[in-house]
Amino acid sequence: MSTPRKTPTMADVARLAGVSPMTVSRAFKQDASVSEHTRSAILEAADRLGYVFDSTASNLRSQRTDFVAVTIPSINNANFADTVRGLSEGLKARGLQILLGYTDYDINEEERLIEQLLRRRPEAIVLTGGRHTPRARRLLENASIPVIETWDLPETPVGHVVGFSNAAAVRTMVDHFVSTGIERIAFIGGDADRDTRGTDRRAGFIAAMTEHGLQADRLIAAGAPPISMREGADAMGRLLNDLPDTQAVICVSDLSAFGALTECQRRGVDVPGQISVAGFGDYEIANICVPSLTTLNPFPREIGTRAAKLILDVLDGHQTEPATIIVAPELMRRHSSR
Amino acid sequence: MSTPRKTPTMADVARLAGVSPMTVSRAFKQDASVSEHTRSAILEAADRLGYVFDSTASNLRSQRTDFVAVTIPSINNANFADTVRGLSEGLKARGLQILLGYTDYDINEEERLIEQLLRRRPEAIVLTGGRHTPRARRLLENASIPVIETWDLPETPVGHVVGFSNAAAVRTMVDHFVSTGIERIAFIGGDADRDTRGTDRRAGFIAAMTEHGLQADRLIAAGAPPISMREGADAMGRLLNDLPDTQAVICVSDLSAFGALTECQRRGVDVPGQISVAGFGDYEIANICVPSLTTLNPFPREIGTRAAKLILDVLDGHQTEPATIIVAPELMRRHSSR
DNA sequence: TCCCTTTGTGTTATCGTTATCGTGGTCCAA
DNA sequence: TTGGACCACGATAACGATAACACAAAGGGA
Repeated sequence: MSTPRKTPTMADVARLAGVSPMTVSRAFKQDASVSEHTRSAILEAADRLGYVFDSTASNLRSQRTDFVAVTIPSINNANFADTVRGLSEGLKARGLQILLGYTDYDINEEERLIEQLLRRRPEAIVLTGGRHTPRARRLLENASIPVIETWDLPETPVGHVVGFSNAAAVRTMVDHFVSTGIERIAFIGGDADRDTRGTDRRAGFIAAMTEHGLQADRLIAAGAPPISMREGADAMGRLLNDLPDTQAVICVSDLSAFGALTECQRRGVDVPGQISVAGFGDYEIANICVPSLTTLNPFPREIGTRAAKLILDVLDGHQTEPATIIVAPELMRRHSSR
Repeated sequence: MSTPRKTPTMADVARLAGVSPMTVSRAFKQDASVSEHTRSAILEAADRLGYVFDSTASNLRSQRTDFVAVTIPSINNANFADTVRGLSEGLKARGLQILLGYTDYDINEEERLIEQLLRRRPEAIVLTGGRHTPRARRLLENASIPVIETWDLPETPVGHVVGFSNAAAVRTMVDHFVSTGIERIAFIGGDADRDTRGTDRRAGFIAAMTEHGLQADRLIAAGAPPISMREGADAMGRLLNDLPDTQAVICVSDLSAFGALTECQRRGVDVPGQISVAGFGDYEIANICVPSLTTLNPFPREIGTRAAKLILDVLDGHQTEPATIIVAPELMRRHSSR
């Protein structure tokens, strides 16, 4: 019925409360020196007008945005969700928010996303993974804000690192199997060259097998990363058909490992009696499915909290050199392996 | 070594390219009228300086942010992730980005989040759920931007709606069981009063049972929503102990249903021979676990794409009245029920 | 009592981009 | 030849908040 009235500004609130806009501004910060009396009058005026603080203006003038940009491969992944949760809790105390973007496991998409995020002038940026396009790298280097790479251990980091070597992690799993006398081990993963962590895990598998003097030729490519439960199941089907003497299979993630497990169930193949199955990530499903899944726990939340602490240290000037913090995954022995 | 040089601005780029800042601004839009020659000179200058567009200034001046705020309960849920994906693809064509926040299934957290998001002046806001705190409602009503509630069918919507009745959906499942002659049906959900969709599903269960003249007293509360696989398993354990004559159990989500299923496996209880199990959501696991899970598919991606289209229609002025679009869930009969 | 600190508030001038208006030049139909 | 439409670009003034500085009044220690 009325014309779409302009959203009220601080000036409107100031007029109604009988103070200057500057005082309104101060009243909206928690620490500012405004008398209780004035502040409550201002807040009441703001409430009456339905005033909502405009952070676009605030950000421009103060040259601070109070948020940290975070890129994750997918918004539907319990591991990355836990890392974000750890980050978010660690940053909350300092009033830092998280601006989240997802890359769909694609470094070209990541490049676009990084540019979008940097345009919004975050205080720091947290990346999942340590491999980027050359342009993305340049953008990050020029940004003059703290850059944290996580879930990886890049050879030449852009800035700080909180993560682990995906290759070394899989080596742990291979060593475990070999130590129990298993030698014919397969690896189920996605097609190479997209999900860089998956590719690193495959490389780690091959390197570890080779070092043990074993054949690293049981490699099943199961489609574009991230591979699904269904793709894990299909891959297991092919493995059982083509290489039935395989004693153990390491899957690139718990989700595909669970799919593989169900394929065994459908075919009446006993796990771990006939074949052992292992995953990666220690998702909830690994602990509850029957049989439960042997896997690697990468401590995703820990990665988030350590990254958050690092960001605060850097912003406070307590940390000036690039840091590399290693959070090593831990082997979780369960019932899907002997 | 050098002092942390100020980030270059359009003025710096303009100087280097020998044009006015206004022309630089135009060169960075796609449709603007700038000669090819000038534009390439500007882009080269920008590249040389490592210039990154500052959207905080742009947003303030143009009074447009080109993003849509979206709240979801959790960043680790395949259903909501699919809705976000649908939204994101539908909005991408118009150059609209998504600003994502999560509420942890808590309407008080939602209130805080809504305020944070509105401060950034989004072009529209998409909410998961139709129940909000009074203050959140007021904020949304004052915001004078399109508001879309999803995954619900509120009695008095704030604005537009793209969703379904959670109560009616569960009724579909009850009807299904009753039509196959099953009468002693249980419901496993979270503690009431937090996850509003879960609460609605429980209410729908009770209403449907009552209408069929059946007892709706087999209600298992399994902890704070969202309930996990483990909590679903524990709840199933209690159900099997306390009410062993139960013929079917409806779980508030596929994840708890899967947990319940594994508990049956651990106890040697045959599904669906001794008891039928149903979930909600049609997550991938429902289709691949053994036995596969009977569930309701809420078409999460469809919710996202419909919401995106609605937003564009409203922003274009093609849709002026509040719309209610119903995307009805579909029963997926699988092997966990007879 | 005097001076110095603290507290509460106002004034002014921006932050970096772009809406708006203006201008000189080109092209073409009447 | 001329008038108008169009193109490529520049000058100016905001958008709404706050950093920086200023200042009056109150409080406190010597």
